[in-house]
Amino acid sequence: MSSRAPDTPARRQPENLGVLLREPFLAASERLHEHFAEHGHPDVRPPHGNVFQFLDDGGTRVSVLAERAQVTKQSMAELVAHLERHGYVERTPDPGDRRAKLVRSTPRGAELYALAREFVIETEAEWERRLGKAKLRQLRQLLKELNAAI
Amino acid sequence: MSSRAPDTPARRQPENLGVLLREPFLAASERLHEHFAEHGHPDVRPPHGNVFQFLDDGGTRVSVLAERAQVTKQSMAELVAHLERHGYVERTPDPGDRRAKLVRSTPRGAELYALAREFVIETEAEWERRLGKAKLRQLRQLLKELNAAI
DNA sequence: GAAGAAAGACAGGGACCCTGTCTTTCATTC
DNA sequence: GAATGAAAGACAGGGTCCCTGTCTTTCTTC
Repeated sequence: MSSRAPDTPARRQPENLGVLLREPFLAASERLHEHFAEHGHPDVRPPHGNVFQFLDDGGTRVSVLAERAQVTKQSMAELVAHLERHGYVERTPDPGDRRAKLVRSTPRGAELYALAREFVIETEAEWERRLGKAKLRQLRQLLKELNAAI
Repeated sequence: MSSRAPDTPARRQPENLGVLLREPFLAASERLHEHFAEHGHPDVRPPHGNVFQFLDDGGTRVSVLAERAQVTKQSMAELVAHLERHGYVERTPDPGDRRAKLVRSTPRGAELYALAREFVIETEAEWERRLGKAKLRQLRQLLKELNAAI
């Protein structure tokens, strides 16, 4: 540690918007997956959110999931295969198209989804306790506007 | 596309704070690296920010960089090696400790850093034009408080 | 019926991160 | 001053996530 300069440029500006946006997101994501691991789902990792997030109730094709998640069919197929191996989704033939298979959530997948929902609600409640109700609402509103503006 | 339900749960709640935080960060990061690529630095990728961001003017050991960036020495060593191969940093023996080497930015590295600074300033200015000065200041303030609260 | 498009499977590779191990050098302690 | 443990970095190997390219099967369109 002896080589560390006490006041480098990078340390003097922690108000960089990028860092301010990334930090809470990463912290929350990490905690979510720790929460999963502690509740019997250690094999679900951040990229697998790209599957659950885009799954329709009626089942969804891998190619559609890939398009929604902005990754290639091959990458999405691998994520789906992993989740299938661990019992979170199942693939059934699409009755309307013999080329296709429909990816669908299993009960275990639904359980995970419920766990995630709970965690998100609890995390936002925690932030609200710390920041205050008005400020968190304001923050959410501003973030919505920023997202809309981009 | 025929299998897509028009109104899935995931689509009805784009006000999830995690998504609202992640989206603008990712967009800005992508654009930054496109900007790099367009200006002669196609070999600098997002994780390499973990090197520049923590580099002191006087040079910094790989082990210190690793600790600051929260990755292992091995991972950091690989990032540094890549940047060294492409001329952005150099490693010189630490005069005070023959085990150690000091990672230091080259002129090319400084050029990249300047490019990044410019881009960040321009991006924030763009956001200010779209949101308005008051709202962006408010957003930054709230994000600072959120970060401090975590 | 033939041609092109679309869904998914399979092969292979790159980037980034990890654990484990080794050598060299330093710091501490007897 | 020698021995021991810690620290810096190098090297080997592996896992995850993503990619490009190619192939077969099936559907759609003309």
